Amino acid sequence: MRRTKDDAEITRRKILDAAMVVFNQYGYASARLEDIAAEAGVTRGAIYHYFEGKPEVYTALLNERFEGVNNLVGSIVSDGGTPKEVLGKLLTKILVFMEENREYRMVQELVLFKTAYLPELEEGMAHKVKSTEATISFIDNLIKEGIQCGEFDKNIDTRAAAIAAVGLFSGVSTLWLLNDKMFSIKKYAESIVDCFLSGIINK
Amino acid sequence: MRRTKDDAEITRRKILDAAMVVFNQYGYASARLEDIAAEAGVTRGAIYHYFEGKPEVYTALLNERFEGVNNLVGSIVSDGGTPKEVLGKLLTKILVFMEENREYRMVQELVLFKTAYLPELEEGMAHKVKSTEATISFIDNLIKEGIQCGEFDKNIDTRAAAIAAVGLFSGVSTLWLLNDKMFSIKKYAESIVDCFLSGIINK
Amino acid sequence: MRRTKDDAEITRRKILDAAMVVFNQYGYASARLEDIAAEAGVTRGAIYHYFEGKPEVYTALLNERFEGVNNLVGSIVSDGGTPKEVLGKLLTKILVFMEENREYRMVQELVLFKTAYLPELEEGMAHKVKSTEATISFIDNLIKEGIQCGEFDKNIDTRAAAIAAVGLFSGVSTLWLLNDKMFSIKKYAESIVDCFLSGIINK
Amino acid sequence: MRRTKDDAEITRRKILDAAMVVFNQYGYASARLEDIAAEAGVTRGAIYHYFEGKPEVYTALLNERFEGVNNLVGSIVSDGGTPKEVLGKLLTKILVFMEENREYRMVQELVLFKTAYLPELEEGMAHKVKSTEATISFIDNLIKEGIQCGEFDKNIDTRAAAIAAVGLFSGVSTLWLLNDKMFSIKKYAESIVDCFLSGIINK
DNA sequence: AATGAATGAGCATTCATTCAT
DNA sequence: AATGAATGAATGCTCATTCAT
Repeated sequence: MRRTKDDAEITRRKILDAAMVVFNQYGYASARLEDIAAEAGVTRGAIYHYFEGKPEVYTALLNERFEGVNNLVGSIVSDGGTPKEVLGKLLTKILVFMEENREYRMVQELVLFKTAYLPELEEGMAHKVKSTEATISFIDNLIKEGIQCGEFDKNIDTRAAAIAAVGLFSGVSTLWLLNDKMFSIKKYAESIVDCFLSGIINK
Repeated sequence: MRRTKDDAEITRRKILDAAMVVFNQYGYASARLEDIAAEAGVTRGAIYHYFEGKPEVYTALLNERFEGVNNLVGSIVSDGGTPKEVLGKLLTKILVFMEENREYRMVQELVLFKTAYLPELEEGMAHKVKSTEATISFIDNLIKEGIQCGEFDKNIDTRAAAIAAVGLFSGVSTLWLLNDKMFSIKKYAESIVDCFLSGIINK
Repeated sequence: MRRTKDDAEITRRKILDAAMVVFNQYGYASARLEDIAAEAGVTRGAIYHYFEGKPEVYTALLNERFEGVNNLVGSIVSDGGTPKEVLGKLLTKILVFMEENREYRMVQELVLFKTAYLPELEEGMAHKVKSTEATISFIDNLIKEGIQCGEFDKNIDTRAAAIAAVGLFSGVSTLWLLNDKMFSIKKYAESIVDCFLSGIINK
Repeated sequence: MRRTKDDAEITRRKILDAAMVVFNQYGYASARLEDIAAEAGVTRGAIYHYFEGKPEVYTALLNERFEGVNNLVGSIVSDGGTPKEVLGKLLTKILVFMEENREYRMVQELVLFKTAYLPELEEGMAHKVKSTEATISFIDNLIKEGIQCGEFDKNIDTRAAAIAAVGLFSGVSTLWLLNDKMFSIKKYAESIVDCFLSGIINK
């Protein structure tokens, strides 16, 4: 039995890792704290020592596991480039990231397929709506910049295009997560994104 | 009190209508048969008289409520037209149908946001994967036809384009269902679909 | 397995009888629904079929088991007599009733010793305070009448005397319930009540 | 940080003070050691440093907080006087003490309303029964002395009178603690006690 | 056709308690 | 002296499901 602060951090991490596994196996609603505890090698009590309850375990898990992409997005944006380049890289690289990064793929599956609306998760849902809106706005602006520098066709409806971009991205992600044997994202990502970009470039 | 076959049919329908409401309110997992019964003005026993159990109520509901779109798709396809016309109509009209048809919108929300993976619904998930694959194949073929008749660019990867089409479609649907205040589908559908089509047309 | 309406009433009664036994054995807080169910020969589910939860079982039990005394009080009052007679009978007969009526004694013990303040029982506590106040008022009036008809000393503070009466009554009850071997109520009731009455009669 | 014996004593006291507050707020059964610790500004571990467990905290609290009345009783008895005087003073002064001494009132409420029978407190209950019996005997003797010196009526049943005295006392206390807005003890104590004493004095 | 009585398995949550540091 | 990590036992409550009527 270990009881130092470092061990505490290790235990917390073990619980979160276990939660990822168990939530993905049974879905959030059917996942039992008991199973998470067993998977983590601790008792249910330990979970309650670190988290308020089941919803909080879920929220903490999401917050942690989304850090990866957030960093990826940050670095792509700060890397710079023309609007078209940035938009293309953003869409392509995150799609590829999903296929290469097991952790990220699992959270996505958890969020998309293994979690349904539940009053106790309401808060998280609201957050998702807001962040989606923010993404659309961000891309809308990117396309506007692209029009100004002559990369994109000035006749397109920038908001519609932004919605199409985000929709395409999330739709394709979902399709692939639904059945990764249907196609390889790594292989198709560029073609798919090109298909979209060539629909808005200045011809 | 006499009970005719019609009465029985009415009760069955009342239960299904109630299920739609309750599943959408609480999500499949948290919805209680008790609530469905109350909403339908009957008791739990009646539900068991018409359905095997909760999963069967859900399945029956989906089967019935998807009939509308299936008919729409059928009529669009049988209406004929060039591949590009058919593809365009298909994507646009279903998007619009979703905004206009309350019932269809509710099933979509139920399926996308209010239902998560559950062993008892496994069968339905498998069905979804298969039907998605069928849709991709169908569009893949449509695009191939379009290339042959010179409507689409012969250099595009038809499968990638089909995936993009389905992904775009489902992604935009999801986006709108997530927050119908974010944008009006009726207004954007054509622009969005055009954005996609102009990415694959023969220039 | 019986499923008629009459059986339902029997089951409800069995649950309440069992609750009386189990609450008295472990105290309200420590009593387990499991034990009540076992004692009643049903499952926990059956309890929830009839009652909202543990507090409601308790409340229902009290309401039912206090009917006996309420009837006794009613009949004593309606029997009539001079104020002194009524007051004397009231105090004496209820004290005796407690020793003779096993059910009533058990509720009293339950309320006095086996139940402590709990937020979930708040409602019941408020009711107790009110009914105590009503009793004091009732006796206050009885004494006032007694003064008018010359039975009681006109110099006494009627409210103080009423409080003394109710206090004496409940205090002695409590004492006896605490240890029925300390004294026999049947034997002492009259002496004790006389001791009080001779303190307020008109000498 | 140096920790002297005084510091230790201070911590112990803080825990006991906190226990008084928390036990009165939630009742013994529902009071959490966690809450007591928080109220005392320490952690649960500290409580276990000073006490064996929850029952021992409770017992220690009672022992300490009853000292006040015990001293009062002692001084009244040693002050001397005729039996009637001593008995009258005893009853009156303790009633008044309850209204004036916040600490004493709180223990009484704790014992009477906030603590129910629990196996772990069995010991304390037995002690209460014994001490009640001792009090009755003490008063019984006091009354016997009063009869011998001609203060009390020689025809009364001394044990019944003693029981009435203790019952009256505890009943009135309980009544007041139940709702201190119902009446002021300070104001009524003498009338109430007089009412009792005039029932047994030698007329 | 429909009711409603009763079951029983399932589970999150609470907390007193232990103990290494 | 005091902390805080972790345990583990305990239990109220929910609900899908069964079935006699």
